Amino acid sequence: MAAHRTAADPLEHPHLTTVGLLVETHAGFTSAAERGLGATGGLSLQWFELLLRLARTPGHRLRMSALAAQTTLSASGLTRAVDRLEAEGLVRREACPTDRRSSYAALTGEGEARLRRVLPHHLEHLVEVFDRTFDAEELATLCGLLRRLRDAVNPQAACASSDAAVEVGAGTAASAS
Amino acid sequence: MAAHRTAADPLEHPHLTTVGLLVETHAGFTSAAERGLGATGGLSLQWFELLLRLARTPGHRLRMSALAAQTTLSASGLTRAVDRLEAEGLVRREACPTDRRSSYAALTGEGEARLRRVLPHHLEHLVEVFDRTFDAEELATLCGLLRRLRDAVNPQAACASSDAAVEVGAGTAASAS
DNA sequence: TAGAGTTATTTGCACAAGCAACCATTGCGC
DNA sequence: GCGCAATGGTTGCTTGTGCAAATAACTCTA
Repeated sequence: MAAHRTAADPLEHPHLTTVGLLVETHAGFTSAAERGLGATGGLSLQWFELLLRLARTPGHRLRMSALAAQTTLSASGLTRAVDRLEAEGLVRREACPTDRRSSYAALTGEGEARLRRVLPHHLEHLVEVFDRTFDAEELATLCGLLRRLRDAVNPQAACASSDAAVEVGAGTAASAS
Repeated sequence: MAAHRTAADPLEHPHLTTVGLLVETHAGFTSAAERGLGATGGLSLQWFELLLRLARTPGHRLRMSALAAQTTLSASGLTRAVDRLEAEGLVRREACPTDRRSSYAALTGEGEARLRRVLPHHLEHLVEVFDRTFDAEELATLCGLLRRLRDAVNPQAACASSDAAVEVGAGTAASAS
C-alpha cells in the first residue's frame, strides 16, 4: 500500500523483485540438481560442474587457474576440490610442460564415465522443466535475454570460452556461453 | 564440432548451456552485490537478503522457519545467522504469543536504518545494469519468463508470499515474487 | 488428562571455503 | 648472469553450513 505517485519506497523497487526471481530460480535448479545428481551417481553439484567443464574442454584438461575462474571457487577452494576429485580417481593432476608452476586438472576415464552416467537423468530433468514451461520460441528469447544480462553483469564469463580455447589451442568453445 | 544429424553428444545439450547462463548471471549479480554492499555499509549479501525480507514483510517480522524457507539457508544455518544479526543489533528475537515453540525474527530500527543506508547504492547498480541492457519491454518479457521458470522449478517460492502474508494476517505480498 | 506423534528451534560435530601467508617458478631490466 | 617483481599453486587459520540428535511445545485421540 505504498504511495502511488509520490516517490516509491525503495524497498518496493521492481528491480529487487527481478533479481529475487533470478535468485529463486537459481536456488530451485541448484537444489533439484543436487538431489538428482546425488541420488543418481553420488556426485555433488560442484563435482558435476567441474567434471562437466573439463569434459567440454578439448583435451579434457584445464589449468587450475582457468578452472577456478570458470567456477565460483577461489584458487584455494579449487585446490581442495581437485584434491578430493583426485582422491576419488575422477581427475588427475598433470604437469604443464611449458610452465612448471602450473598444473593441469585432467579428466580421467573414470571421471568421464561417472559424468556420462549421471548426465541422462540430469538432462531428463532439464528437458522436463524447460519443455513443459516454454515453447521453442520462448526458450530462445529467454536464452538471448539471459546471455545479454550475463554479459552485462559478468563480462569475464563472456570471454572465458575463448580464453579457455586459446588455453589449449583449439577452436571450439569450451565454456557454457 | 559435434555431429549434426546423428544423436548429439549429451555434453553439448543446449539446456546445459541455458542453465550455465543462469548460473553465471547469478554469480555475476552475487559477487557484484557482495562487493557493493560490503563497501557501502558493511553488510554481507546474506545479511542484506535477510534484512530485506524482513523489511518487506508487513510487521517487519517473520517466523524463523518462514525466513529459512525463503532463503537458501537450512533451519540451523538460519539460527546462527540470526544469532549474528542479533549480536549486531539489527534483528531481535520475539516470542510468538500463540506458539511458544516459535520465535519471530524482528527487524530493529537500527536494522532498517542499515538496510536503507545501503539500498540506494545497491539500486543504483541494478538500474545501471538493467536499464543499460534492456528496454522496458525486454525487461518485462524477461521478468515474465523468469517468473514462469521460477514457478516451474521452485514452486514453494511461488506461494511463499501468500503464506507469509497469512503469517501475520496482512494482504500485501511479503516475498519478492 | 495422559500419551503418542509432529513440529519449531537450537546445539554437537564434521566438513568445505575464503583470506592471507608462503613457496616455487618465470620473465624482465640491468 | 642476477636480482626483483609478478604469477601459479598450495597450506594455516578462521568462519560459516548442513546433518543429525536433542529439547521443548503443540495436537489429536482415547
